[in-house]
Amino acid sequence: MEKKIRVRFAPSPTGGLHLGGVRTALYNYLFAKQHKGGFVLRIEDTDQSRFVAGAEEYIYETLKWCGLEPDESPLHGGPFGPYRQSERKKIYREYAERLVQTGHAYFAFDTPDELEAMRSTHRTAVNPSPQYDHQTRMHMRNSLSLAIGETKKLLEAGTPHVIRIRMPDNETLYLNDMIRGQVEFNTSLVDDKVLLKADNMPTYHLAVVVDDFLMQITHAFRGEEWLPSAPVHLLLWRYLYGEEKMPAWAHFPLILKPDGNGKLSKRDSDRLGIPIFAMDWKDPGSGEVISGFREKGFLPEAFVNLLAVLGWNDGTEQELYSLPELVEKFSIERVHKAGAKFNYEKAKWFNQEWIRKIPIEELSREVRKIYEHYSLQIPDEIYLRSVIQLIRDRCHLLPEFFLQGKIFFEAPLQWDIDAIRSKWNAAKTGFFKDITEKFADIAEWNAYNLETVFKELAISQQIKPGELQLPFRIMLVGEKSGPPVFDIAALLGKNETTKRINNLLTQTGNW
RNA sequence: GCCGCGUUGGUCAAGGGGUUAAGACGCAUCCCUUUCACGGAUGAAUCACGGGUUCGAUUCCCGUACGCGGUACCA
Repeated sequence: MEKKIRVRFAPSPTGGLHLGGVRTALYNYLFAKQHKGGFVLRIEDTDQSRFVAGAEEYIYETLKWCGLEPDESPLHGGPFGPYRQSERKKIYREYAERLVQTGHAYFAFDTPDELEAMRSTHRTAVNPSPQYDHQTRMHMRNSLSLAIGETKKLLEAGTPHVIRIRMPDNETLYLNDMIRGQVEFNTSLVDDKVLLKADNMPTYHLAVVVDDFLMQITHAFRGEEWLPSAPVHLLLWRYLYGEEKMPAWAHFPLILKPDGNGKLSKRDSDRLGIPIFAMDWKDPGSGEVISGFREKGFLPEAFVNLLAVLGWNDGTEQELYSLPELVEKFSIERVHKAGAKFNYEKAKWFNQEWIRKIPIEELSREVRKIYEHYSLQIPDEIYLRSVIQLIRDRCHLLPEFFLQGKIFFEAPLQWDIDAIRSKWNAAKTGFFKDITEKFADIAEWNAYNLETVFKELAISQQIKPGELQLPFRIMLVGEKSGPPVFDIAALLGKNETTKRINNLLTQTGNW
């Protein structure tokens, strides 16, 4: 029987989850689902001092909004729990000590000051960041440089210490990456990374390996920023469980800021006024809010879609994919190697497409929420849907349904008089007085009949119909833009249309 | 500095020894519409550079440049 595919997403709850993180979750989810495997959410709270309250729930909500609900998670449990690294603390020390016993790791007693002293004395123009490695470790205070008795004494005295991996000297390691192929590393160039911290918490390096093993993870996918530490993970697998048990790796490209270069970061959100999180994130400490796509008026379908194709495509011209379609068509081999700049204009285009694509019932639910938020009185669902149908093609973002649709629920309170004043005359006043009477006689109130009656009257009064359309629009909407004016009147109904004409007519004397 | 990963229009990108080098976003012009959008049409704009290999490189190889990432008791 084939081994069941299990993919894990392991974010750290240090505040929010930006685009790159959500995309990693998405790709993980897609791969898991297309292989009928499990999608596991594990929380990397290996550094509790950086843990931000509410961040874990936020991550879960984000996944849920995107439709990427995990099969196992800290909130819902699962057969391999606990799924929070801080709750697995006991497990790690044992593995770290096993590594010490087999000679692949060692105790290090250096204080932060001593570490800093080492770095500053070795720092040169040629080597700006000296490492704790095969060249320096024998000059430090650790179980390799100290006499056995001395180490034992320090340990028994409860001296604070960490456990570091002992990187082998000058060995070439080959890592097979599903999207990059074989990547080569020389072990001499990698430092002796801390595996277990003085507070007994593991670092990410130890935690991923141990948890991936214990949770039977078969595929380990993460951002490209992890590639340089991959040799540490590879070695840990070799020493602890055997390389043949190691999951398959893939390192996803970074999502870059829209302008300039570099990794997209929280700062870019403020600086450029664009969302970079799925949902608004309010930092409980600073109170700072980072804006999210949901609150900006994006549909989750659009958000997932735009994220999926930022770094992947299926080789066809298709750009619009639903989540089930992505599960079907996604392939990790076609994920790009190079980072992609995020483009907000294109993101909005995706949303516009999805606003046109989703069923009216779903769209109506979203729009209703917005209208209720602005206390718009919605007479009935049929009317709501008619309004949506009329304006959906012109909306990129959900809040535009309010801007463009509110006049169907509330008469305009002010009018763009400047647009019509200069060309206004008594003949036009006369026309609009007459048109209300003509409208009264229309049996079937629809855009076509309205337009016919309107134009016939205009011609009989020797006014160009075109000159009357703008004033008519101003009466109905208050401004120059919007859907075709007769469609608006048709939807508004006879009474409301007549009322709005009269509203403005009573004002013409004041111009 | 060192190590790793990258590099096709402004952006996302297809392609992968011989192509008029797709498509999308954005931009421009025109059409539709006496509004604004939507839609349609057209257009400007790309293989980082230098060497190889080859009859022929955007495509393969090697350099260089540039960018990014890493170089923490952060993830």
